[in-house]
Amino acid sequence: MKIGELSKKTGVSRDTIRFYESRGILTDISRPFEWNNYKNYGEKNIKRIQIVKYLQRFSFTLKECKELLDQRDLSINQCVDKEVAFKKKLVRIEEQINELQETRDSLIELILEQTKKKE
Amino acid sequence: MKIGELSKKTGVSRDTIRFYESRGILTDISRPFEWNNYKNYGEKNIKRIQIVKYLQRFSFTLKECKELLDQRDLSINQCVDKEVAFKKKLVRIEEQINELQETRDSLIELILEQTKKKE
DNA sequence: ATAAACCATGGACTATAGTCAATGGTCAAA
DNA sequence: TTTGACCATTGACTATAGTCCATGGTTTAT
Repeated sequence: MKIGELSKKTGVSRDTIRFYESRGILTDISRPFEWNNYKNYGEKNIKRIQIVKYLQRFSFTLKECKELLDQRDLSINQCVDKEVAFKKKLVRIEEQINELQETRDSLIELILEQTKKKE
Repeated sequence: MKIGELSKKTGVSRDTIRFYESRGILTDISRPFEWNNYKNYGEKNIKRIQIVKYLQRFSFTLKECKELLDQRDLSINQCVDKEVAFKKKLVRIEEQINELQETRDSLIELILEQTKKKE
């Protein structure tokens, strides 16, 4: 599959695919022809890109996506690793929520003080 | 006041002060000497930097800090402008909290499914 | 035969808030 | 006088996730 086809099948731009490639996200890429340097992207990359898009919805970074894909490739303890990663991400997100809530609360106090001053 | 003194009085590094300067955050800067090109930072900059550090606690960006400082310099409707800015920031933070909470909820569901599969 | 569409590579650019290093000049104290 | 501390400027670098451009080669359709 050439890059254009992979792009169409995943809805991800060529540039992004090349970027993912540079990040080690993709696999099974060859240059099968001697007369040009066009690459061939294996079928598996459709799934890999779909997984990335799925994980990104939960704010996984590309680096983390790569790690999960790498573990998937080894296919040992997949479930355990995935769960650990998900739970770690959950903790991080909850921390972020707490930080933002604290900021929000101080900001609300600030606004209340401001309003009082005006009276 | 030379940059080193301003740095000591605010606890902000020279580099950061120069960075703020490049962002238009500082005011009242001159080069009073003919025999060198040392700059003189006016006293007001201590306060300005303190304001920036204060606003940053509420996740105001430097650009927003500059805008608030600019309004402060004009000293017209200061209170109103400040309140508007604070309320806008509050809305943005609440949006971020909501987004993160939605992500968290989907992630929790994902983990629950994962756990079910293992059983 | 030629234009359009495709492909590869490299590098620059986006935003944020700085930090760090290199270079060259200046000032103060011993 | 010379060393260390200070000053100014410039440019590169950090992280993230791409996007866009230029250049040059290839393929496909008309």
